[in-house]
This record gives sequence, C-alpha cells and structure tokens, in this order.
Amino acid sequence: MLPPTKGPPTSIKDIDIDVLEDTLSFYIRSINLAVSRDLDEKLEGLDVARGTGKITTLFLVDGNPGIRPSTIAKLILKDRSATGRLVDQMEEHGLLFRETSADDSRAQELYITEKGHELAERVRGIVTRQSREFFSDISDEEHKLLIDILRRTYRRVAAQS
Amino acid sequence: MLPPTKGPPTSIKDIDIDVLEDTLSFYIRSINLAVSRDLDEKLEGLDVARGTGKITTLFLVDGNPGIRPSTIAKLILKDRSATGRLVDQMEEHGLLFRETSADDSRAQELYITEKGHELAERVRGIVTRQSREFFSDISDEEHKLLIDILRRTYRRVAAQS
DNA sequence: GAAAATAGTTGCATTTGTCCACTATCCGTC
DNA sequence: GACGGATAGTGGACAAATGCAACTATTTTC
Repeated sequence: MLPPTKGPPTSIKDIDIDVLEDTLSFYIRSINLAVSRDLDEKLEGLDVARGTGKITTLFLVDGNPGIRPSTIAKLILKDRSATGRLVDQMEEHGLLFRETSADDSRAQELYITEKGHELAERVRGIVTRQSREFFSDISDEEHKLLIDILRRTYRRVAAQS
Repeated sequence: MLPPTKGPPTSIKDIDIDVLEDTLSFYIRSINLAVSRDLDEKLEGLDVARGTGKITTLFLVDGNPGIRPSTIAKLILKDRSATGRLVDQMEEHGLLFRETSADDSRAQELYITEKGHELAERVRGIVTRQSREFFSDISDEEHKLLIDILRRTYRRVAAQS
C-alpha cells in the first residue's frame, strides 16, 4: 500500500484544479499569459511589443489602406478610446499616418508609412514563427484544426462588437 | 463585373488580417480578451472577478488543503510577488487563511474557509457554464478535442515554470 | 559552519484598459 | 431644411494588475 498522500501536495502533477481541468476558458486564459509573454520577448524593442492590438493594427493598416480606427477597434476588441491611443503611439513612432476621410469628415483613414511597411514585413516572420514554435508540441493536423475552430469563434465575437 | 473594391474597406468581413489569419497565438490572445470580459460579467461582485488567478487559486486551496503560495504561483503562471498579493486579497475577503508550515517555517500552508468553500461551490457552476456557453458554437466533439490539446500545452508551460 | 538556494514580502514603476463626457459631423424624417 | 438621434474621434480621470529588484528569514548542501 502506498503511503497516504495526505498533507500539502508538492508536485505539480498531483494537483487538482477541479472543474478547470475541463474548462476551455481556463486554458485559453492561461495559455494567453504564457504565449503573450513569449511573444513579447521575441518582439523586444520593436515598437510593437506589449499588449494586444499593435500587431494586428499594423497588419490591418498595411493590408487595408484607408482603414478606419473604428473598424480596427472592432477587430482588436477594444473600444475607440483605447484604439485611438494605440494609433497615436504608432503615429508617433512613424509607422502610419492619418488623413481625414473625404467622404465623412468625422472619420479618419489610416495609411502605412515606409517604416511601418518594413516593420510589418519583419513582424510577419516573427509572429508566425513564434506561434508555431510556442505550440510546437501540437501536430500540424491538430494545429490546423485548432485554428479552424478558433477562427470561427473569433469571427463571431468580432462581428457582434 | 463588380465595382472595384478599392478604397477604405468598411465591412468587417472584407478585412484582411494578413498572416494572423493562420496564427494560433493571435486567436488565443484575441479570444482571451473576449472570454475574460464575458466571464467578469458573470462573476460581477463575487470577490473573484478580474484578472487571471483568483478562481484557480480558490479551487486549488479548496481541493488541495495546505497548498503553498509558491505552488500556486507556478500553476497560475505568475511570480511569487503577484501571487502573494492575490492571496492577501483573498485572505482579506475571508476566503482562505494562512498557516506557517510546520516542516518549513519559510513556507505557508493555505486553507479554505467556510465562506471560501461556499464561494467555490458557486463559482464552479458559473465558470463551467460560462465557458460552455461562450463557446457554444463549438460542437461537443470539437470542444473535447480542443481541451485535450490545450491541456497538454498548459501542462508543459506550467511544468517548466 | 559557510555558501547557495528557496519562500515570502515590499516598494516602485509601468502599463493597460475602462468609463464617461464632449465636440463635430452625418443621416433620416417630418 | 431643420431637428433628433446615431456615429467618429478625443481627452480626462481612474483603477488595477503585474513585473522587477531588493531584502529577510530559513533551509539545504557540501
């Protein structure tokens, strides 16, 4: 008979995390912490590190010339206020510039700069590699599956905001 | 022939998010924002809302009497400093209490209180339901699959910290 | 017994985001 | 074409969380 395993559990493997063991949101939230930290390291010093949204914004402006801050806000799941400040930062860093829309003078159109475009180029590689490396214990097949499923969820959430 | 779709893209569906479209970390990070917000709403006023870690800590202490702050730190992927403050809060709210370990007077053992146990009971239901509802567009089969995969990743990450 | 490692605490700084109110502008309707 | 309601962007105040580094107290190692 094994010795009674009472008393403070010490090894991480013996720990019971209760219903979280089968709770998807728990894994999403936890892995988010880890993957975001890892990504920040890889982006160190790049004008685009820290927080969600900068990278997405960079790509959005690079690939969709004239896109508006409010559209970006919906896609990065932040409010206009936060998005505005984010655009401020990126403008200060010379990654993009604003223009008032000709159609609607309330709105702005965002355009990438040369510097921004170059950064996008660099970041493209870093981000792709980082994600694949971080999740390297997941097979290609599973990886594809995960993305297909989570993409649906993301689209649903982004669409309704 | 369709009219040229040049000019500022307006509908979210037409937007190109570049390589992020196939980047798992992007989905994890984005969905994390949404699912965390949704969860916070469901937990409103419950001593356990906001930030990652409180819920996990509550369950850990409830299910693993005598568990140490440093063990919790590894599981919630925070440093001891942040974990300590988190335990402070929960102690102030009367959810758990500390005792100095008899074996090692540097270490503490954490125990749940009656109030903490009751809260755990409530939160168990809320958390499970919230996750399943949030991801309700995912089939049971896919859901199971996702969890199995992400659990591996979480364990790997938690183990090495 | 001395050095190195570990547990926890605290101060500090930084970041980040949310809420709310305010202005300018556009849209639809009477 | 004037008015009310929605929408775009901005700015301020505020709350919170978290990470780092330094420091104390113990324990472990050699």
